[in-house]
Parts: sequence; structure tokens; C-alpha cells
Amino acid sequence: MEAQVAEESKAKRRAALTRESILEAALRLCSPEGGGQLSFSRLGKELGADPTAVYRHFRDKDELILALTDLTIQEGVQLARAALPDGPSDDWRAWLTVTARSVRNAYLARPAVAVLAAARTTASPAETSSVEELISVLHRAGLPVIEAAECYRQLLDLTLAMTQYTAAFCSLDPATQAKDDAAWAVKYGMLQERDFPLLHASAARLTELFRNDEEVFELILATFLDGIAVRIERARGVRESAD
Amino acid sequence: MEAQVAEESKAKRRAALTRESILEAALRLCSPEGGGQLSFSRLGKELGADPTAVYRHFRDKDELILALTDLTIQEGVQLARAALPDGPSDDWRAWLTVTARSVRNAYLARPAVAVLAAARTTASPAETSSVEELISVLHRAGLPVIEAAECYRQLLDLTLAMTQYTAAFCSLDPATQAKDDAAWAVKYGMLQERDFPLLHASAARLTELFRNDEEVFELILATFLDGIAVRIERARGVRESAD
DNA sequence: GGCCCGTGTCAATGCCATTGACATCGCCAT
DNA sequence: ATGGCGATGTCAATGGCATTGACACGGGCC
Repeated sequence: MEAQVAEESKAKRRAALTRESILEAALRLCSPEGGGQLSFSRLGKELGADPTAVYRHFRDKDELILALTDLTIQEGVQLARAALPDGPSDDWRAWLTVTARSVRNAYLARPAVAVLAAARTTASPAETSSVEELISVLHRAGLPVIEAAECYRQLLDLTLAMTQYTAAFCSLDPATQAKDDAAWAVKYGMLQERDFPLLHASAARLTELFRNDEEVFELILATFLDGIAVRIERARGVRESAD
Repeated sequence: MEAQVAEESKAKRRAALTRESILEAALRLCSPEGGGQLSFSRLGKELGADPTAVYRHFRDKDELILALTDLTIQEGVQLARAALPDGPSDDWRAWLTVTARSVRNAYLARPAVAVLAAARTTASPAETSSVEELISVLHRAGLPVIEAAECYRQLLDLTLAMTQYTAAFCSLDPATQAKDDAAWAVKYGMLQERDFPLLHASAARLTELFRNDEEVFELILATFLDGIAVRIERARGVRESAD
């Protein structure tokens, strides 16, 4: 009898539950293909185990989510590393662009993590050296250390906030998404030229942007980096005049 | 008997439920003082009525939330109007700054709305003329209409995303907030100068920024607007060379 | 061999949104 | 006036969710 039960268990789940296997399953559920919804019951089903078994490995859902964001950040860092040169670089703009996109893509691969993580942060050591490098790139470009650090924080908060914003929309059920999209299209279509000439003239472009969070993100990133360029020039000016 | 029941009802709630009275109560609950949590049971208690009575006025929670965001946007527009001159202005930077801050403050007065609204949009007519004006200001500054519209969208998405980011953190229970804060302080305190010289040098500033979302927002906004300035200069350059 | 701890199961609790069956009340048409 | 109908409010129930405590098993350590 026990043997049979053991057999069944084996059939249902590959091995005993571990932190790793649970995190894997959770990531699967958080991905768009996995349904993008994380709950203990779903997680239990995915693992072929009782939902509450997860509590033996994570104190509560918050701890689970923190671990998931940690993994996601790690993947972001890894993506960035793969796309960036090893040594220091003078192309600060490319560096920041790649970093922002990597973090964003890591989160967008599992929108539910982004949504659940909300504004939580893990202070994980995974990113520390990446941050140091990023600040170093900005410093080499001409920013004082403190201002370089400020710019790092700006870039990261900007990226995280924009990414959660997109992820939240992705996590809505398709019907709601469609309704929202439609609302905008209708609204811009109805604007009278005599009342709102400028909106009327740009209606097509605006509805296009509403369907396309990626393009909006790229635009914002580009504008933001133009702003960073201004800061760098300013800092260089100050330094030269001090010489 | 009926008279007595009527008396009791009157004592509990001021008048019959209306869309307006429900929205007021909901806004009260969404504010930080009101607990910052919106649920039908809380709403029922606040109204002195059965929680499910609300369903007679709103189809479901989503419709309620959409109405709340609509009100919030209206207040944002109103705040902006109060702080902006009536006629057209040449100070595009001040205009955009005031607009962004107004929207942000309207949402932060009721963080729960920001969190629940997620990336939902209402396409309400309340903001239309404000948007037209904003685009007009950018157009007068020298941007082609389409690009001015793009900049409007960038500013709004940036502001909304950053605001939800902050609101999400505000809506966490204080214990969790404290834990997150502490995590960062500890992390930056532990960094060795020899391993991470730049982070070590800017640790104080970075921990300061973590406690202060408003300052980060202002920094990002300033950088972003510097980027817009670049766009405007570029556009002016093109126009002049075309003359 | 006995004991304990790590792990998994099960049943129960309490919050949540939502629904359907009823009650009530005022208004309109007969 | 009255009969009924629609708008509004109440109540009980459902199903999903996170979380907890009591119990069961099994392997390693004494």
C-alpha cells in the first residue's frame, strides 16, 4: 500500500519539494504562458503537492515573492552582463540603455512577479557589482560620484516603475485590456478638429502609442538619457572652469 | 414598527445610497487616514449599509475603481488649472512640472486608488482640454505637433508609473516598509571601500534617496525635462536650417 | 529501538468579490 | 384606490484566497 502511494507521488511530482523546485514552479506560473497568476493552490497543483506544503520552505507569500524578485533581478543582471563589454566603457549611453532594457525584459518575462513585488526591494547582493560598474561608467563620463549615484537611482526607479506599469496592464484579463484600448481609440476618433486641433492632428500617433508600451518606454528612456547627457556636459563645464 | 426601522436607518446613514455618496465614502477609505484599503465590506460599514448594496450602483469593483480614478484625474486637472495661468504660456518647463506634480499629488492623496487602478485608463473627457493645452505649450516652444503629442504621452506615463510605484510602497503595512528600508541601510552600510569604492562613497546619499520617493521623482522629472529641452532645441535647429 | 525533526497532508478560519433569492417602497397606470 | 413593477436594500451562500494548527510519516541520531 505504501509502495503504491509512493509510486503515485513519484508520478505526480518528480522529487521532494525544495526551495529551488518551488521557485521554478512559481516562475513558470508567473510567466504569461503559465497563466500569469500566482497562488498557493495553483502552486500546489503545479507541484503535485498540497498547497500548504510550500509553507515548510517559505514563511509566507511575501518571502516567496521576495525570492522570486531576487531571481528576476539576477537574470536582469545576467542579461546585461551578456550584452555589455567586460571592461570599463566610455559609451555610457549604450551602457545605461542595455541595463535598463535587461532589467525590464527580465521582469516582463514574468509579469506577475513585477506586479506582486510592487515596490518591494530585496537589497540582494546579486546586483551590487553591476551597480558599481554603472556608477563607474557615469563617473568616467564626467559626473561626480554622488551625482553618478543619483543618476543610477533615477534610471533604476524609472525602469522599475515603467516596467511594473506595463506588467500590470499585461496581467489584466484580455477582455479588460481590449476595453481599455477601445476606449482610447473611440475617444481620439471622436475629437473635433475645431475644438481640439492639436489632439485631432496627433490622434493617430497617440492611439498607436497606447497599444505599444515598448515604444513609449523607449521614447522615455531616450528623453531621459538626453537629460543625463545634459547633466554630464554641465559637470564637464564646471570641472573645466575649475581647472 | 416600520417607523422605528426607518429611524434606525437614518441614524446609521445620512441618506439613501447614491453613486456620489458611495464614491465619497470610497475615497475616504482610500486615503491614508481612511486606512488605505478598499473592500466592499469596509465600504458597507462606512456607509452604514449592507456591503452588497453597492452593487445596485456599480456593476462590480472594476466599475467602482474606474469611477474613482476618474474623480482623481479630475482633481489632478483641477489642481493643475489652479496653479497655471489661464492663457497660453511660453514657460513650457514650468507648465509640465506643474502638470506632473498635480497629477501625482492627486493620486498620492488616495494611494489605494493608484494601486487598484493599476494601468487602467478611463479615457475620461475631463482631461481632454488640459491635454490640448499641454501639447499647445510644447508646440509653441518649438516642437512639431506629433512630437509634442509624444512628449505629452511620455510625461504622463512617466508620472503615472512613478506615482503608482510610490503609492504601492505607501500601501504596504508599516512593518514591511520598515523592513525594506532597513534592508537597504544595512546593505549600504556593509559595503567595503576596497570592493565597491564608488558605492561606498555615495552610500549616504543613496540611503537618503531610498527613504524619499518625492526627491527621486523630482530628480527624474528634472532630468526628463532636460531631455525635452534637448528635443526642443533640436527641433528649433531643424526649423531654422529649413528656413 | 526509541525519539525527534523535517516534511507533507488535512481541516478549519477569516477575508474577499460576487450572485441569487427575497423584502420593501414608491410610483405609474388602470 | 389598487395592482403591479422597478429600483433599492438585505441576507445567505459560493468559491477563491492566505494562513494556521493538529496530525502523520519517515529517516537519522542517540
